Amino acid sequence: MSVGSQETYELPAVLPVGSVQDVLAALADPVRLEMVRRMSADGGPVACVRLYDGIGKSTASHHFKVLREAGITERVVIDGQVHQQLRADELEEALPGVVSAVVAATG
Amino acid sequence: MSVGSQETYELPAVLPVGSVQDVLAALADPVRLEMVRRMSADGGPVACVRLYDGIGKSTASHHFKVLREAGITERVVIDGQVHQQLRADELEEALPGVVSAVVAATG
DNA sequence: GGAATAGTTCGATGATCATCGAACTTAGAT
DNA sequence: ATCTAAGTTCGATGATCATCGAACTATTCC
Repeated sequence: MSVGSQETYELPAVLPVGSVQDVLAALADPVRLEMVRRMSADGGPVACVRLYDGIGKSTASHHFKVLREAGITERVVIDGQVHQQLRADELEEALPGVVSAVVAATG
Repeated sequence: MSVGSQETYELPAVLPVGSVQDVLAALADPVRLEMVRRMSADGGPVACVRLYDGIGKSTASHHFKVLREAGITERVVIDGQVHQQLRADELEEALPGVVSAVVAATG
């Protein structure tokens, strides 16, 4: 096992939460907003494949990257499987209420 | 005076506040976010020309339209001059906390 | 009425971006 | 070692969208 015997670990390069502008731009896409909703509902790391429907893997991977670069999510590896996790605490600290209000919105 | 002798009135077709998705898409553009920030800071109707810098009138008018169609703003005519006003109350009711958190964000 | 100012609409242009498929990588299973 | 499954990266394509200038509308001022 090339990463040692840990079963769960973050991948490096967790980026700082971006500007409101960056975060809004990331959430403006319906596919990404749905991903964030699912991560928020789960609360913990979610396997990639459970975060989208109806698009290809490469497209999904692109959206993960956008979310990560905005500092909204991070990658966590669990038993060799990549998961995505919402950085809820960091987001609340950097942009209080923004993501939580968006996720809570019904309309 | 073709509209009668009122000095202040809303233009017709005030649209309902759109979905979170619509609102996020509208706020994702830096020019529009700045417009919303200025309207929020003012609190009341703001003359069009005070809401932007560095872009042409036609571009600004396009952005006003996008904001209006998302239900974020409405047009108010004061003494024959068009103003834009943030629909803060309606936004809070439809999407509690979303716009206020975005505007309050410093980063 | 005519001139000037303020906003909107329209068409065209250029840039940005979501999407796909294919190739590559990594990890686990046989 | 081979096979398979999961993610990522890359290039290309198509659509969406911000921007501009010009033409049009409406309103105020002279």
